[in-house]
Amino acid sequence: MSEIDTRQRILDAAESLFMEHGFEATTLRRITGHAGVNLAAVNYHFGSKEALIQELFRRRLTWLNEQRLAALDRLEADAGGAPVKPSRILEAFFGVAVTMAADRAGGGHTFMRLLGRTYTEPSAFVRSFLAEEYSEAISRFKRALVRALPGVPSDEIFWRFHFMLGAMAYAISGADALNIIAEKPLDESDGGALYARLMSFLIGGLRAPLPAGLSQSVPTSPRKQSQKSAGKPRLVKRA
Amino acid sequence: MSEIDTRQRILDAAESLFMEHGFEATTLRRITGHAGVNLAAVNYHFGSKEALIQELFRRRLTWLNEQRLAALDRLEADAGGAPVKPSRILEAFFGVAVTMAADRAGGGHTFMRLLGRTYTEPSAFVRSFLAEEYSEAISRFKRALVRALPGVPSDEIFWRFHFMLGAMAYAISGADALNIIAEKPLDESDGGALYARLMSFLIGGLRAPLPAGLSQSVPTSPRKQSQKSAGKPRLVKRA
DNA sequence: GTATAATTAAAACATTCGTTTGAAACGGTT
DNA sequence: AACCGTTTCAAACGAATGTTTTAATTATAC
Repeated sequence: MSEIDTRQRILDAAESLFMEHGFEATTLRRITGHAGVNLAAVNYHFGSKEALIQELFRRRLTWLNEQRLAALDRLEADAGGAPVKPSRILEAFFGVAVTMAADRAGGGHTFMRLLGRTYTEPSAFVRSFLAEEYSEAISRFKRALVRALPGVPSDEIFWRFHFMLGAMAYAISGADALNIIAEKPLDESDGGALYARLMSFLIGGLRAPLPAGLSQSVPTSPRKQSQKSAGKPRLVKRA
Repeated sequence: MSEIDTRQRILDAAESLFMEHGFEATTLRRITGHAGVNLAAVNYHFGSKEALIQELFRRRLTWLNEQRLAALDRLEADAGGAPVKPSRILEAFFGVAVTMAADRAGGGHTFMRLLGRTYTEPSAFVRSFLAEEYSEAISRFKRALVRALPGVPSDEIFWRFHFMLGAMAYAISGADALNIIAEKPLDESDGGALYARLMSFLIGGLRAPLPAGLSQSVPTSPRKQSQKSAGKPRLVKRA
């Protein structure tokens, strides 16, 4: 087995196992077992589990954000100095992601679900890695949106961009979590339909009227939980 | 130290540590150390780490969804048979959540961030637990939305509800993940402002025009990553 | 005050993890 | 064929984890 094959098989196996069970719960033994390679191969080819994770994201994320920036470049070139339509900007950013998420055979689907979940990943090194990988694309798209929406405060645009990212991430990665909740599972087989649905939702949200009184307060004040373990001490069975 | 105190201190410590480092990376030793109790206390009072996690969610989630349902009950009673305004329904569902998230002193803020991240938690037992805890509230709010939006296909409503949940979860829990990305950190100190911003975004998305052609396809086809490790095998330093 | 149950405490348990080791197998070059 | 760097392999390492055990301590009831 050639070196590149081994690397690839490890990455592919890790991708789907991380997606299924998370980073910590996925052991190197399961990864290498699933990939059909020796346990030591991970440390040999990547150096550590952490480095494996980074390489796993790098190999897809770099491409993804390059596509996004290229699409934005094309839009701005076509517009010739004039601001680009907001819906076009969103299509460039989210369309590429949904496209990748629709690619089930090549693993893009798995990766995008993993990525969506990783946005809220607590571990520091993943977060800082994502931050670096995303910084250029995010800032350029923000700038484009600010230009495209004169009159809208840029803070508001940032927040809405934040909301949109969340909606997309959940649409892709949280699908089965919420399918359990839903009595009738949502059909996510048609990537095109998801794209159309998400896009009109996002554009609706982006173009929503600005909140009237920004200092308007939240309905009522919250209470701490009501400890219910009434009297009876919760006994744990012993052997 | 009374039993109830020990339980409470464990739960509180676990909540903030789980939020900070995730479930797997948070050890019982850190939890009990942070709570100032003995290591064995967790297994004595809760039975297992898994059961601790479930109790942690139960104590807040039950109250949260009761509040949501009570708010919906009031709305429907006030409407007297007529459909409730969609924006009102959203306020009932998301307002309670944002309210809880604004409660920093009582731990509601920490919990809501943890909850948001947990929607995409891979581990099976957490998912099935959440599903059960949410099922009533979700189905009742869905029904209310379907009534409130005649003419809109219920599938579309379900999807948008899904999107909205994602936007809210990220607004609350993914905040610092995206703050790293953002060059200027978003100010989330004002819970009321967040609420107003989120609400107008959500209502805008919910009321957006329906996607024109639902079978419309995604822009271009995706490519697998471009393996960049040109020739040079990546050597790992050995001792 | 004494008996009885509930809780805390310290120590050890078995397992599992990521990583390292040193030798064997492989591939290409001369 | 003999060499040499690369890759694979089985085995082991030390550390850390959730859990259990047994004894000491505290609270509660009679």
